[in-house]
Amino acid sequence: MTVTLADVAARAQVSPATVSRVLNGNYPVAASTRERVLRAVDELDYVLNGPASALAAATSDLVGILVNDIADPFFGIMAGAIQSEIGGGPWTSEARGGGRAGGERLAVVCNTGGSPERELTYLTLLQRQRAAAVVLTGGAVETPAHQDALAEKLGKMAAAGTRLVLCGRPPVPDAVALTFDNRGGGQQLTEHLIGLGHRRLGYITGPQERTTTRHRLEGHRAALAAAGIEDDPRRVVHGRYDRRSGYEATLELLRREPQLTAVVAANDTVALGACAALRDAGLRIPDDVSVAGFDDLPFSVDAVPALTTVRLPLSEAGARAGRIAMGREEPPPGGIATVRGELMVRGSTGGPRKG
Amino acid sequence: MTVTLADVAARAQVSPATVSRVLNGNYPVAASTRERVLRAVDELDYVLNGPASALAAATSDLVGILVNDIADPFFGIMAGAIQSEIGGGPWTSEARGGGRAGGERLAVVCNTGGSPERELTYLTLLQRQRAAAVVLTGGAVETPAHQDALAEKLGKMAAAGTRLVLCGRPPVPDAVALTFDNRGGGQQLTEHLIGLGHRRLGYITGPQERTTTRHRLEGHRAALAAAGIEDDPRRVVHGRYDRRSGYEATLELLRREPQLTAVVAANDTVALGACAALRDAGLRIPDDVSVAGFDDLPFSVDAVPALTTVRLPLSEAGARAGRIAMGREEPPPGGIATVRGELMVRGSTGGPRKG
DNA sequence: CTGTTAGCGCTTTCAT
DNA sequence: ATGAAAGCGCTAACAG
Repeated sequence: MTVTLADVAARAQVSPATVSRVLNGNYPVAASTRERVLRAVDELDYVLNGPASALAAATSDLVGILVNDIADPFFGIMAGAIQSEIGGGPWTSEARGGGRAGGERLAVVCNTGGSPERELTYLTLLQRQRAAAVVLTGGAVETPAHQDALAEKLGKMAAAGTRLVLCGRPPVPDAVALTFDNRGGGQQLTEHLIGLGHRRLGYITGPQERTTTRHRLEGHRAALAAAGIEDDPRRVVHGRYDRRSGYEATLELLRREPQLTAVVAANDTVALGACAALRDAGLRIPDDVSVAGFDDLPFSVDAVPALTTVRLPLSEAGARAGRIAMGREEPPPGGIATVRGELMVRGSTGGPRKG
Repeated sequence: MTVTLADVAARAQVSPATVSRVLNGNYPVAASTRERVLRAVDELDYVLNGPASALAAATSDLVGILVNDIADPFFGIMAGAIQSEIGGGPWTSEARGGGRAGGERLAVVCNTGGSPERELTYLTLLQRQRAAAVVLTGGAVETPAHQDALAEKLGKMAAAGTRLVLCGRPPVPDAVALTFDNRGGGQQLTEHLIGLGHRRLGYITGPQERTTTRHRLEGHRAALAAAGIEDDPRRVVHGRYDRRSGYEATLELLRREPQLTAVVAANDTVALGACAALRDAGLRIPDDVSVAGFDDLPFSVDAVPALTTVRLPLSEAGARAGRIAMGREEPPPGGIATVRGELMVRGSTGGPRKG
């Protein structure tokens, strides 16, 4: 019923081996032969059998991308950039027939929802598929048990030849890491606020036990310490990386200390929720309270007032991770590179109100 | 080097077939035997070979999801909902060993960037992988050549047993379709504006030749016609589905007709750009000009003023598409269901200014 | 309930 | 430059 490589071979009057070589373009084949084969492929409307090919070659065209939340542009932007780099490549031009889908890699985007278990599950699934490479994005969960399990799993995958790249994650053995300087960014942001004269700053964190959350908060605290401002635990509320969390946490912060003059949010989405809460509480931004975010997602510049934040080069970092995963770019020296953010000062921050 | 099913069989002192049956849980196996097998799997740290399994069974665990832009939450939300439904399922509970990744389907999210060619390429790739199902999201491109090519490709995939579901797309043969009522939503929105007293409305479209773009615009025009308002082509500017397009198109609209009292955007992202342009032009929203979007993405409620828009149940529709793709929910009668939007009236629309 | 026997469709030495 | 042949690791009849 379905057309196989053997059918193509028969039609082109060559051996299956030759057809395979034409399709893979990894071996010299006479131009005339190749043409004959390609014609047969077309006429028969042949489509390569991926699983069979992967089985025989012991490697597949799949590249895994792990994200915490696919509905969040933070991850969507990185995933898109990674994906754009895994297609194309050395084999891109001609080569690989079977329905004019030349040498493309297929991105398998896995939505972990931030769950360590799902992260492991997806890695196993990817391992099953003999994925050529896997890019892990976003912060890591710091539970020791999970870290061990993850390290073990990654070690096995690396040993099996899967290329591993971390994008926006702290380094782990066996993988190339492109780390975001969350600590430095968080520090810059708070320094900016302190420079404006703020002394009573509230902070809304992301989910607990994630490196991203911890590092951004550490940066914030470092800035406070450097300015000699007491680090009052009541000024920190723990939340999630969503709008609602920002809204509720802001209300809580205000309840605890109505005199707050600035709110620093774990990311832009949270900051948006914070803005909404402040407005609903009748407070003006930045006249009464300044607000700052993190990431500089596309919508942040359109907030009113536009959000002061730390811009992370998500797209560039994702593209680079993708190229490294495909072996098209050299990994950074030592396998680790730190990607810095850039402070974007906009309308949502200003001097503190008097009183 | 790598552990195979045969190794597990040897260790558990059973035949490979039995191991396969335990792993797939699709055939009765004595409890004691199963346990022995599972133990061997664990001890050997065995990981199923996906490609080999797919080859032998002539079907894989992969489910394709085609999106126009993975960085756009419109698609991210649908993709996330689809994905959440394709894991789990009848086989979910126990079954399928090989590293505790029981019976999961892997979502292959393909980012077409709105390109018809890439759409076809990805379908071929998915066909190669013998994907169990494919969900196509977002509007279709209406070029006749592409439509034919797509129909042909989908026909072949359907014939090969791949389940096809469209989510937010107009119906095509061989596939179950969950269509958004873009025309009705567009009409409601413009009716709302007309009801407020607006007579000079600008419209910013999405990309040309896409069904979503056309339908929303048709709804807009139907509302104008019903109210006896002339459909001045100068009041329609064609753009893309992004913020910048909304910004520029709005400026162009204002240049053409400074007396405009309302701007209807193809979607929320475009509307955000429109708001920015209006503000930069020194116009107040909605006092001077009303603005309306479409989709009701999460950030829309946080716009200032909050955006009037048409809410599309993206998450629900995606989840349903996912279940249908997995055969866990009956397709709608006739294979087609229309999903309606809901008008969300918020602060960005109000009565027109005098003069 | 379990074992035996054939392949699934492709890639890859090894010849020629 | 091309062909022949031997699997890759698993599933699915078919027996028993």
